[in-house]
Amino acid sequence: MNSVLKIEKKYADSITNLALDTLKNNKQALIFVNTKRSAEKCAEEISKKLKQSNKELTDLSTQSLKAVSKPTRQCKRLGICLEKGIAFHHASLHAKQKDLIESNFRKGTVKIICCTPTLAAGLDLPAFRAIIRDVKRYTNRDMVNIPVLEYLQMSGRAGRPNYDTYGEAILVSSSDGQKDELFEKYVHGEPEEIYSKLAVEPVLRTYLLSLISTKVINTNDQIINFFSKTFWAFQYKDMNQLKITINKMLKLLESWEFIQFTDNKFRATVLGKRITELYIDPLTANQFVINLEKASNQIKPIALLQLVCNTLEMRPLLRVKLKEYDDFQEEMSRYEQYFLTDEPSMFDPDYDEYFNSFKTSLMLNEWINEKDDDYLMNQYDIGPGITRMKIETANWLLYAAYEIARIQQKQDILKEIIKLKYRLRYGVKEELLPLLKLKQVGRVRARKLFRANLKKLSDLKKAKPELLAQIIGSKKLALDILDQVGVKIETNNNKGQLSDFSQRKV
DNA sequence: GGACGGTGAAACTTCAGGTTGCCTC
DNA sequence: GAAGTTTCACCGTCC
Repeated sequence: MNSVLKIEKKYADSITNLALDTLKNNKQALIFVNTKRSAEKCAEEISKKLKQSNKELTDLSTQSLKAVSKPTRQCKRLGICLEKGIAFHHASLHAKQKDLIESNFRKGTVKIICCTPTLAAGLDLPAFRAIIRDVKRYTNRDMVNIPVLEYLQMSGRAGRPNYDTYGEAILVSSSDGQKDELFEKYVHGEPEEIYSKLAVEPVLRTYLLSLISTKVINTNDQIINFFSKTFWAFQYKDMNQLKITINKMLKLLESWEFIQFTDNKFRATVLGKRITELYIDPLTANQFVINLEKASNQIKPIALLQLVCNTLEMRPLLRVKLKEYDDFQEEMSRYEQYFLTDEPSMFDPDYDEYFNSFKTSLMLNEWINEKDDDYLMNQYDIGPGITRMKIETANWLLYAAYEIARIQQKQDILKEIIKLKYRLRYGVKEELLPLLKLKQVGRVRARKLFRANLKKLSDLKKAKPELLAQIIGSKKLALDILDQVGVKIETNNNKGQLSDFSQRKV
């Protein structure tokens, strides 16, 4: 189309004007920005300009606040935006909130989503307009233009097959000069070549070990032959360089005792085989092997957490911010006596990441001491979505650590790892673990029961149904819990008062 | 005269993302 | 590189 789109310039901010224009035409838009903060701000600005709200939106807003037990400032901000049918969307949101926003955008309740690239790929969430505000993004100390591929991903969200005959992808420039540049680079530009990632050492060592332990390739010739047929080799053509890298990785795997070379064949050791099954980076596995060797049954949760946080799999780690530096330094000096890993020197380039791994493990440590999302956001500047992601990864790594410790016959720490895994999954102190066997009981309800002196399942068996219902805040749930511990209750009628409970011995 | 509050400019700080992977007190 | 946040100087008002 060659026609020029006329947009009313009611406000100074062109994004807001575009959003309002979209709404005026009764259409929907996705607005892509380059930071989480911008996404929130952008949504907020647009929603401020809108007055109308309806019950559907108010309900939606309330629902979004219920995603976590104590709403964070991020949740509240989202709630305010949703009241106007506007949302922001990025990785820090709780999965429930993301689902809510996505499904309500599909339904048409939510009209505008300001988002980071989360919504660019993978998800099928088309809109009439895809508005791309930022084409620059910060990547390790530099602002760089995003790849054309990514621009295409974002603009590809425009146009809903079943609703519109066409869509509009709008790339916003900040000046006339930039306009031509953007047009050349993105609109007329060719997407980048795709490059093989196999040459990256963590990837290469993972696949080498995997191929050897599944016996796909075992001899030197087979190995070279296999890799010479990969896209990597096709792309770089330099088989000599390839051989050097492969040999380096083989030596490494051998020195870590994940593979052995006998009778002209590479074979995976028991440990190596399990590491492949666990799908962790052999480097991580080796760190676990070395450090778990030092562990005793006196090991502290923070030590295990720090061990798993100090891996490539956990990246990106929480960053220690400038302001926090001294505080975390002090905090770390309190805990480092328990650590299994060796602390690099302060002048070592690895020190920052080590420090970050400590911050991350401290966050997880707070989680297992029942700190809520609101607290974690204020203290660590981390949203529910990221928290859950880190918990899940840490949990997987802890399982890997468990398996390695098992093979190492470190019986004394196995129990500690299992306990920690459980605590991590539910975000509870050790004392609540017995109660978590119950379905429908998580960290919040378990804590309520514990406070009421119902600390074990046997305590629950003796609990008065009325009291239990009061503690848990639901009669139905109280009955369900009693049923789970083997106490059958009959009610006189379903709508009855709590006093309608009658207990029957079983 | 001093406490307080509002304002705005300058200084400072920070910055996207589930590729997956396990199923266990 | 730029948006967002914090800091700080400045000014007016009130008691």
